[in-house]
Amino acid sequence: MLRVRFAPSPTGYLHIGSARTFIFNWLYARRHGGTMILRIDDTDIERNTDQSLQSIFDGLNWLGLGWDEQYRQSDRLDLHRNAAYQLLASGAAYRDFVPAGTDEGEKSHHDGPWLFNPGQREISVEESDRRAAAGEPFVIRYKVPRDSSEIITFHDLVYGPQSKSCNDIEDFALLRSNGMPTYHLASCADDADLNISHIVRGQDHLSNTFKHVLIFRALGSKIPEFAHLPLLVAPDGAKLSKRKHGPVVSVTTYRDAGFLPHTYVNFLCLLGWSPKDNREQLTRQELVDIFSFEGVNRSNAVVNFTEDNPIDAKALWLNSQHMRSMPVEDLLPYVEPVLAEAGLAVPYPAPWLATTVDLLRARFNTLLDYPTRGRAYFADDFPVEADAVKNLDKPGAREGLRALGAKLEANPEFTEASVEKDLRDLADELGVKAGLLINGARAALTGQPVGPSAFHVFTAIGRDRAIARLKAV
RNA sequence: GGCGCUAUCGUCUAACGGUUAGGACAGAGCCCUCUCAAGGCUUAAAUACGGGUUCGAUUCCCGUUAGCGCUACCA
Repeated sequence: MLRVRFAPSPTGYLHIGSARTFIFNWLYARRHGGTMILRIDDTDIERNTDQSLQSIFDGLNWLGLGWDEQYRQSDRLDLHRNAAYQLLASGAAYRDFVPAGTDEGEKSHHDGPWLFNPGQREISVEESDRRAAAGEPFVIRYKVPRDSSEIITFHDLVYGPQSKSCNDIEDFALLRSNGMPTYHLASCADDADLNISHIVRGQDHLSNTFKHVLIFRALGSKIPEFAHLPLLVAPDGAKLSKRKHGPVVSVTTYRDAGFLPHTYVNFLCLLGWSPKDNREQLTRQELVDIFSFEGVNRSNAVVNFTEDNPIDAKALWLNSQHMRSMPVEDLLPYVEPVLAEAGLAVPYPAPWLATTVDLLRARFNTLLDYPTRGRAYFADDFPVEADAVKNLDKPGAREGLRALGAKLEANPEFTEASVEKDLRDLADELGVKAGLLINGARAALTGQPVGPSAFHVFTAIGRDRAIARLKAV
């Protein structure tokens, strides 16, 4: 049974790279009928916050992909501690009584890695037990083999065969002196206990995997498959960091910018993975059907953003593509709440919203465009842009538009065709170009110099409102 | 410093020894047109560098350089 997990630690908001890791895990699980597990890795009690936990759930819920099982590491501390003591008992680990932060060998970092605190590995079991019983603080470390220069190997589904000498692996900590497990221990103990079959995570864990192989081995557990993902980096090439790059790396930035959740999923998939057939816009089902680690590349991907524009241009384009191509009835549930939040009501009964959204979406890029650029369709109070005023100020424009208002009022028919005929007839009568009235009408009806074909605007605004706006110029 | 990973247009990427190095976004131009978009067409833009291997390297090997990651009782 294929089982994968996404294991965020609640120390900040859900960031874009984490979101992608979640998505790739989810895709892989769905692709192969496996189980998707959400595990909150909250063993760092110093840095965890409830607010962060909430924002992770907010982000995940917004993506709308869901998961099958959920765990929290802090509920499973006994499991982790038992694992640590199992390793201690089997001789795979030992107590290190050197106080935190005073590791000897810190200074020897220049000529090589720090490997262990001298003398600690050799403390006898009896002495170790006695000092622990006496209350002396200690950390439990993995006793990495030192006698032979053993090579640890594993095969990564993305990066291929990996190997590292034990001479380059330090005696990493398993259990802190405060009794809390470290990430390495908790993660492996849980992965083993939860029968995780594939570990899919960021490439920043590639080097750590050797330690994990060591832990799984000492625990007597089956070693899972690994798939490491290239990192998402900032335009300057640096790892995306919450601290350095601010909220632009948060999932909520795209949500709040009016993106469809699926656009974001689609966009993130294209960062570090390719369907290899030049397709870019893909539905969720298409992604599930074709996702594989074969298509994941090995170099970091740059997320394009600047301080004044946190949104990657390609993501914006992708969003406009999705908005235009999805069934309009599927788009409405996303548009409606955005309108409501802006305090805008839908002015006409049922078919109208679908028709109007369909009219507008060809030139809109985000959901936020509906209440802003599309405000005139939903409300009578809307701003009149300077360039729209220019159209209205053209000689004869205002008079012509008022006359058009009267003419439309006198004609009970109000269709695109009838409005066009009335307008063109009037232009002839007045001896002005039809464009003067057409562009003027758009300006009068929407307050904007640009937008959909004017005659479509008339029917979308509706007879009464259109006439009123024309007469008011 | 040590270890690991990576290197194709500005960005995301395709080409798993033989292509005029392809696509997309962003840029420029043209067409369409009641405006603006959309759409169509065109254009500019890349194999980090140096050695090998080979009849032939973007592709395989080595080195250099650069970037990233790990090197915490963070994850």
